[in-house]
Amino acid sequence: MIGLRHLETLDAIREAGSLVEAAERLHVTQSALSHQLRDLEDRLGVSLLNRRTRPVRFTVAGERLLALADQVLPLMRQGLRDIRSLATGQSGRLHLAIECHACFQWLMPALDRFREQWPQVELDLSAAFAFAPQPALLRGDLDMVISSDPVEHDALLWLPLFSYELVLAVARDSVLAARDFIDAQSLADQTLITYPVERERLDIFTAFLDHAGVEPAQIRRTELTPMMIQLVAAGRGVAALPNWAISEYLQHDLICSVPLGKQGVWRTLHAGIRREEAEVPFLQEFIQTAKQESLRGLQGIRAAS
Amino acid sequence: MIGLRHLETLDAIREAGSLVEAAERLHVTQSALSHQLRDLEDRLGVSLLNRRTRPVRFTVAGERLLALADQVLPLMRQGLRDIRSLATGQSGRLHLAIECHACFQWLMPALDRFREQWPQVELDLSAAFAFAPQPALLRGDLDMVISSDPVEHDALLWLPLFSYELVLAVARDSVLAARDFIDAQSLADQTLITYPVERERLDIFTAFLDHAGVEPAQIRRTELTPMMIQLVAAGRGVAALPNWAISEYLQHDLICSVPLGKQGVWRTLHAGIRREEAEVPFLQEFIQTAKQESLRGLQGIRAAS
DNA sequence: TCTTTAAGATGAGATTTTCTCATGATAGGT
DNA sequence: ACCTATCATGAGAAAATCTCATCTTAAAGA
Repeated sequence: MIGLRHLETLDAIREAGSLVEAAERLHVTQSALSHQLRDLEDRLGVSLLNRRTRPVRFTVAGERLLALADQVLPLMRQGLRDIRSLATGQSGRLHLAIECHACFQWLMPALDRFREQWPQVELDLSAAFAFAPQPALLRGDLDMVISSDPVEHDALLWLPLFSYELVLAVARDSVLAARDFIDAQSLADQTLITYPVERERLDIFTAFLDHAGVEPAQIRRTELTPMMIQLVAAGRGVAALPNWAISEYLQHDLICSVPLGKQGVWRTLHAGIRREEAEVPFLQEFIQTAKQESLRGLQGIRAAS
Repeated sequence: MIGLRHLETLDAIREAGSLVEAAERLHVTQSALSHQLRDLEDRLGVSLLNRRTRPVRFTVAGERLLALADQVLPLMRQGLRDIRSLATGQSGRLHLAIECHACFQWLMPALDRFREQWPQVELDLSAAFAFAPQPALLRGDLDMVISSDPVEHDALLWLPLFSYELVLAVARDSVLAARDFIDAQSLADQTLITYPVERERLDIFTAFLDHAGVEPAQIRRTELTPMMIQLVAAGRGVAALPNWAISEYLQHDLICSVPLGKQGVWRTLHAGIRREEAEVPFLQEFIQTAKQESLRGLQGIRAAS
């Protein structure tokens, strides 16, 4: 019935004072404006402006439409600017989920640095312990998933961040502390301290114990890595943790770490995003930042070992 | 680039939850919406919504456009309503100009009644003593002119309101008071009291004295009809006024009135409007109201005579 | 797991809208 | 009274938008 084109035309006519001049500004012919205006007037059933004066004079109805233009056009322009900003990846949303508890340790500094560099990006972090992150990523609830168990999918892209070794944290005075590596059997009489998530999500089971059909003597759960360390240090149990997650404690000689099995258990953390967003600048940037941050952690480990 | 159609489509999709349902509501095919959406996404360079979920999920960019729709669409709808109201003549503007001083007398009650009946119409009154009202009417500054000197014009419509007699108001004890009528010569030794406007706008000259080539001995000017009456009653001069303008004073025997010339000087008041607005309801209504109001004045005269 | 079903995507062609070109009409300035 | 600049108009071209028919795919049911 009445479109933005009409509002823009009326606005231009007001600024220009005549159809001819307005047509030039809008890069169309005077004829186009004349037709357009006449069609609009016919459909609305009102005269919008008196073309016989110089500059042209708007009727009451014309003034009303100009007021409408003054309200609507700036809103549209701002909306379009925002969309462009989103499209070019200058602003946007990064809803992030992590599947591993320990990741907070290297993630937090990375997030801080990212926030500084991309203040326009709405950042949100959730722990994906209680739900499956892949479907959420696919449907757009999430924009990135940090996981060591990437599930391949056509619409997803999994980018490796870094590899790490899952090691067993043991008390310094434990009999296990002296071993070059630990076999599964050795855990049969130990208390294992884990994060409180399903067993299927714990690498110590899926990548080590289940293979050998071994079950620890007891399982204790806690959410907090520092508390885990305290329990281990006190000889109340052992915990399987990423090497970078405990490097700090190793340096302070609070605990010892021993590889799991002769080859050790190695895992790789991946960042998963939707393939369609592969080119979004701030996503690429974030992954770079995350890699750098994890590198610092690894350097710490080298220094410690 | 981005039109109202798109905003309406997105809004409908949000309400409906799917393209198919939204297409039904908008009375187009699902295909149309699919094409429309894809074109928009291509042009903007962003995905707007994820069609694979039920209901569909909007991306950040999509949400931004929906927010825009929520701002813009209500404004457009209200604007359209206002225009319709203007188009059907339920609201509008009546900028009125009168060319005769005395007209205020019958116009004021008419305006009061009109204001009650058409509160939506913006009413404005100006006295057209210092400018030419016809051009202002043509160019849209005015919407109606009350004049006893209608100038015919293709784009204008002059509707007669009522006829009146221009009479000479004289003191009761004046020698002129006894006359059946007054000839031009009789004014040669009189003081004539007029409104302070150009001589060409005074009927007493153009329609009576100029004919006979007579000039009054003296001319006095005043803006206010009651003051004119007081001066006349005090024998300080005579004044040419419409019969209805002085009926009240005649009834109270403050002054006398005498016809100008044997046939009297008769004039007809007209309401002039733009021909294109001939059908505007509140203009027709106003003219009706004005006629009725003037009729009351004439009844007063009959009662007085 | 295999159907079934409903939704969305796509290409071609029809329809509608909007524009340009060429020309006519008109008002204001000289 | 004649220019000159402005707006109007009709016909046809160009562009945008829609429909129809058909395909692909995801999710629900057997």
